[in-house]
Amino acid sequence: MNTYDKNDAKSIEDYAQQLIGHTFREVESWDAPSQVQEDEASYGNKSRKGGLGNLIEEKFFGYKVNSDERADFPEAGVELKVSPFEKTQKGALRAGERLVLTMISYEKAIESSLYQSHLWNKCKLILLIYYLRDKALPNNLDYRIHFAQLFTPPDEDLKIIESDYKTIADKVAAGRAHELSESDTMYLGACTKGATAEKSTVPQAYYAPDIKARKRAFCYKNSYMTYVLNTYIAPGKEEYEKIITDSNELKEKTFEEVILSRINKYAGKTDKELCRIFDREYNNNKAQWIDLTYRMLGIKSNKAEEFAKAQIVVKAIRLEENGHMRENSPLPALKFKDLVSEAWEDSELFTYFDETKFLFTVYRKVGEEYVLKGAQIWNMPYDDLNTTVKKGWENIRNVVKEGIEFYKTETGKGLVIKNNLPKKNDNEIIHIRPHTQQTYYVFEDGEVFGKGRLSDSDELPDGRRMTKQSFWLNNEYIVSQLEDKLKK
DNA sequence: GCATGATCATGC
DNA sequence: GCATGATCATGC
Repeated sequence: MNTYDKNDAKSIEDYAQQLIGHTFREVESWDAPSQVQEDEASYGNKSRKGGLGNLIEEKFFGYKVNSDERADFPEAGVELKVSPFEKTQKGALRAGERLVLTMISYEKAIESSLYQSHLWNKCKLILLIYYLRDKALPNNLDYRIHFAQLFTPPDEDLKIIESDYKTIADKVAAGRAHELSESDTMYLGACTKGATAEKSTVPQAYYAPDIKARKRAFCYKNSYMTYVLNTYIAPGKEEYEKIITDSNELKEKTFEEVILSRINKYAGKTDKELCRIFDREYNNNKAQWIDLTYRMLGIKSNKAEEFAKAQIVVKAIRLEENGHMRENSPLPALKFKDLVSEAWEDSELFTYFDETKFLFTVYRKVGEEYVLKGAQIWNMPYDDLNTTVKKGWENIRNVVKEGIEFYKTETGKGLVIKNNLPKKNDNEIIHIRPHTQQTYYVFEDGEVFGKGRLSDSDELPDGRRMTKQSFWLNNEYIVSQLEDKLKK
């Protein structure tokens, strides 16, 4: 085995590439290149987070793990990260986790700019070691390393990361760390640290000693790392379009300001006029209002690179003439068995709102057409998520856990299956509703009900099946979150 | 008028 | 074939 020059990033990368194709178990059996020889039998322990990273540091690079504010290879300025990826059903890669960079300290003043911060040491040059997480394997040590590559965010991303840093630092410095959420920012996030909220909530000693906040760390978001994987590490055929093609645009305005100004420029036009401007068929169905949003942003497809990296979801909000929003807004599908097995902070629903930003484009009906009012970038306030949504989620989960009761009801259109799940009015923010093509149930006695097929249904914890459901955002809640000027 | 269960339409 | 945005039909 070759060795490496700790002063030279390229040499460290070359050395690391010997890992490619090997499992952690194999690496563990190699001779460490230096003094670290003590046996760490727990590297592969699934409950020990970071075990695999420690193995690489100690058994492969031969240095002792530390929690230094400097980079792991200080002379070369390289930070080592060992992280999992997964393959989606379509074969694209997805980061298994956000990339945690360094803790946010509440004990001392926070550096006001990224380039002067200790974070910069940890995020400017990273040696990414990516392994495939195959949950079918019994032991983490059997996971295999696929990539080992240096990574530095490109300039255009650094502009956004710089602005993300400022957003987080400003909130901390204002004594508002307790209101932080990963979805406050685009690529660089402030993620929670620690096993549970109870154990990991501490006073904001420096800026607001009387107010406790979750421990948090700077991270590159999962969505950002997924993009990095598919673009720099293992380029695939995923095709995204950049909204911002000239990064000089970010010198004077933030990303959000650019987005909003591009859309607001068209405020006052109707959906019909916009369809004409962008040469789109005006047909009032399909995803017309979302398509128009992307056209106003200046891209031809509905795949915006920046939105993928920052996990921004476009939602078209249409208000009726009286200001009411007629329909509720669906969220991604729900899996009952996950719902009952996950803790709140690991749940699909929490994670979705904690990490997702929304771009609302708001229209209001006038006569037969909808007039564009403008746009708003929104993420769910921390309190709403952790009180109201959490409560709604728990109530739904409890019914699913205990076994949903179904009632066949005869209606004018034939039999309909009613249930005892919480209803829309039981929670101010979310509710649960069917969301698929057709109805499909399988009851306890094996009876099948509905015009759909198996794939229209989802298995309940007790083995029965129910028509696929989604969480939905209550229309009134969305309206309540809109800026006044967009509602008038 | 609106909640609820059901379903349509399209693009990937 | 499925996920997701959009919408419908009934009954209270």
